[in-house]
Amino acid sequence: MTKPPTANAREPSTAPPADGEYPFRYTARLANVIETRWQTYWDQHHTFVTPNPGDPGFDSDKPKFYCLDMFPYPSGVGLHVGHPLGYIATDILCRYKRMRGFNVLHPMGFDAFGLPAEQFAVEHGIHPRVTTERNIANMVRQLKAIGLSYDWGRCLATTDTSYYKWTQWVFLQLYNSYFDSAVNKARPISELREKKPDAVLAEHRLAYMAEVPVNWCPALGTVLANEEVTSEGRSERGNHPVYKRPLNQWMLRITAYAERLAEDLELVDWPEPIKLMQRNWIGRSEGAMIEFQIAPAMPGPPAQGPGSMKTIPVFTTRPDTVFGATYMVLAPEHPLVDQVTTDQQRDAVSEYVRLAASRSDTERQIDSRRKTGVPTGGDAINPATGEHIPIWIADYVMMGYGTGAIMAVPGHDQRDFEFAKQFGLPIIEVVKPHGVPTPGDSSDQAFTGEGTSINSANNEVSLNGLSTPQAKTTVTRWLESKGVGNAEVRYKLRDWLFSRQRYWGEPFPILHAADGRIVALDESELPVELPEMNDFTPHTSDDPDASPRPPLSRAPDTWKYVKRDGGRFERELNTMPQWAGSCWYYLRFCDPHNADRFVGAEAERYWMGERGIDLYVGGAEHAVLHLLYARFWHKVLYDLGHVSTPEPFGHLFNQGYIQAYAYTDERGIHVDSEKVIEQDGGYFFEGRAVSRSLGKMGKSLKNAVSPDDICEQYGCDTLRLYEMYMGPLQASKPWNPRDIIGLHRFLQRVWRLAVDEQNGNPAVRDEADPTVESQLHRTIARVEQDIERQAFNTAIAALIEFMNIATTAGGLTRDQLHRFVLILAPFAPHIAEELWCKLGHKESLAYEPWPAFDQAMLTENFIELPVQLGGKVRAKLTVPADASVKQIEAAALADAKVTSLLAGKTVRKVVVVPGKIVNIVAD
RNA sequence: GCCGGAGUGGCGGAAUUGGCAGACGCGCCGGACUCAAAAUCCGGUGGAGGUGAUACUCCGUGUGGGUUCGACUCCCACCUCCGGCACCA
Repeated sequence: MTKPPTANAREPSTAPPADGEYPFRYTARLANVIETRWQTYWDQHHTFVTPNPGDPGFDSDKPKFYCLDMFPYPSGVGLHVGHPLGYIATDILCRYKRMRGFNVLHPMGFDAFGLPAEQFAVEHGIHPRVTTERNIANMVRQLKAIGLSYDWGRCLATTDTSYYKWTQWVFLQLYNSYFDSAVNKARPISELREKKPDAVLAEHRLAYMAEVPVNWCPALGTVLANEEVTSEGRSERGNHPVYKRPLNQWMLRITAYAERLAEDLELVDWPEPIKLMQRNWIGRSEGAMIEFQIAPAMPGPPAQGPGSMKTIPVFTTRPDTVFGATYMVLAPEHPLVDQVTTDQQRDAVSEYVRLAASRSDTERQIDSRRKTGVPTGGDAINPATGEHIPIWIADYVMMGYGTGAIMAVPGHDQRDFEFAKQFGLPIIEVVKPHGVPTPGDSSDQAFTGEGTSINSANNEVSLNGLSTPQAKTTVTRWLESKGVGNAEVRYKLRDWLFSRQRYWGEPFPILHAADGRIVALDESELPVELPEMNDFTPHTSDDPDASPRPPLSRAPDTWKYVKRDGGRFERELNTMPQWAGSCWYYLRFCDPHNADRFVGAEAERYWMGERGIDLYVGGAEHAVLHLLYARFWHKVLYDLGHVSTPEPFGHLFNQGYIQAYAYTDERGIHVDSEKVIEQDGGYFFEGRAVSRSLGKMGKSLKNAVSPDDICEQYGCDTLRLYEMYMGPLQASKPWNPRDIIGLHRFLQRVWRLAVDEQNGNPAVRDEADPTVESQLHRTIARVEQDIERQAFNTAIAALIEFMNIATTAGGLTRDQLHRFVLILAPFAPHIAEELWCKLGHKESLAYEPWPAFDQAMLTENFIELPVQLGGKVRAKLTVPADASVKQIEAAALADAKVTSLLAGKTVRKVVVVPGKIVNIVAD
């Protein structure tokens, strides 16, 4: 990528800004001068360049702190004030950690492949690389203007050839590995090679090509991952219709890792709701596989030979209800449908299959409650009861989960129940709820809970009287002994569809031979660079059956075809999805310029430490997509010995959104918020009334606010403070420009307290005020505590409170100002550096030790205790801080106000909580 | 439908373990400075009653119950908003 531009440093003017009688007042103008000065200083002095182990200046005695922001997509419109919310928070933490003596790794980069740049290229004929680089340069400028202390020397973009070379390398690792279920980890495919023929290898590789039903979006001209399709069956990007159709595509075998991805969530410190979302997505369920024999079509001898005994395996989480299975259902796409269908039913069945195939997922969703289906005419044999049960096909059974077939237990499954009611199929009760004997006659509900088995016995096994868990194990053991079933764990998670029909993505390091063989490139042949092209148009269409033609099919032949060993090979024409680059960028940050390895081993070991990244901050929208994919890649790399931790993100923190008012006109179309005016309690856009709502800030709601404007109006220190002061980092909160002024005033007061507004010289007093001194200790303690628990809003409140006290007391001594400037610095680094400089320091304060506080200064000699009578505060008591419970009780009962209120009453109980409260119960 | 998260003044929010609800900021009201305004500084500000101003009283953390000497905080039921999943066998 482009190197970050050298600071846009207009030379700060040496003359003070003229502002009437206060030439040195902290105004937006002065703030901007100070900010530019220090941003330039940090750049020129490489203040935040972080040495790696082995580099000069690296101190191995310091503990490490790897703090990462989810990197942004370099959009053409640049940042809005919602983006830097998390960045400012991590910046505060990093600045604080540096002062606490940590080696801080705090990098930033860009997730720069993806659709918008490509679409822009299609519309304007500008190469995506050009717009991407331009957008990155602009966003780097914006980020620097907020004073974020990134090590810009480590900046990378996923579109850099030197980066995606290694993305391709990771892909080769996946391609050249298989999952060894015996040891539950990935191993090199070469270890399997001795035992298996080539064709079989493909079935084991972690990256493989397969003809699978995929989500095909003709309007985007590409396929999409399950995760990129909404529940309405439309594309998450652009909201276009998506169709299921079989296509030969690249897949990653993430399902092999389902168990570890779920279990290892135990190892990480993440918000519980996010862990839960991942667990739900992986969707582990315990149950059993049960084989149902297909009953012979003709009466007579059951089997014509050993091979004709066909069975249909089903997966169930309730094997204990097998005695209640009164029919079976196959998904319409099930391969055995043909075989079980009788001649009488053949027409009806093929008609239904045709209908089901033509219905898009969208349609299937809309009337998801109404059950449809047809009998195949065939029967299966319930292995528990030995009875013949009819086999139906219905679209409420999905081919993609389990085996695509179910045993239907209408007595204890709501869907089966509804289906049975509709088609008059028998319903047998085999589980009784605990306690009351079947409350009423549950005529519209199946009992799906746990209870006691009934009506469940044959000659060999009886579940009657057993509780559901006992019944499950008993019946599973019996099925196993008969060889018709076994306990099994299934996951909802599907393999990851990994190819896209786009130009602006990583090319696969893969060749196709004329005979269909797949050949992976050697590591030494990387990178496979994107070919130069002028036309990036994907082949889009309204026709769901149109075949995909990726843009790379129009690449020059010199790129497309490769000669090798006398044969002609065609390059893979699909590209990788946008998720690929973000799956491992945090590793590259550890060692971004390494030309020989994806990351140097020593750098990886040091920065990723024992639990991986120490703090990873980003939005909750990546809960299942990015975070799951990245964990999967990381585990593969871990298994192959390339990284040293089982999990990449030891500690995750989700910041909330910044919301903003959005306005819609009478047609419901969003109008530009900036042009809306408030009048007489209503809101108007170009004279027309519009209605107001609150929504996530962004382009789509036309309510974005640029940080550039706020920096210009108040300075970026004010912006930083405001964003942190709005509320807790994890909460979503509305952007309210009216409130910003408060933080600007605070900085103005800080400045005025420390600097003579007439001549710009430091203004300090000689004698320390004892109240101010103890308050300063208290403030240091509070700020420290609040930063550690990421409560930046209350940390700033503590700073403001101190400032108010110091102002009232008439100022600070030089020594007090020193300490105050240091604790202010993480939040408002520019003004802090300027004041530090004015106090006579020649160097940046970035690595100054954090000021200490004296615990003794925090405790008062006397404290005021509230006295409650019957739970209401009626009096205040001043007692020595170390007073005993007895002394406090005596003092409370002796209090004049208390005795007068207690007159005529009997004291029943006195609760004394030292340091907190006294509560007297009397009647 | 299921699973999460959240509901506190006019607004954003605070209350770290069950212990003085409303810190801090905005806004608003009053005052100082000013010819005047802006900026700045000082004071007030949950609601209702009450007083000459004090004092004082009652109500108050979405709703209704409960546990407790004491509940914004814990438990049960419900309402609203936000996010996720959705025929997953």
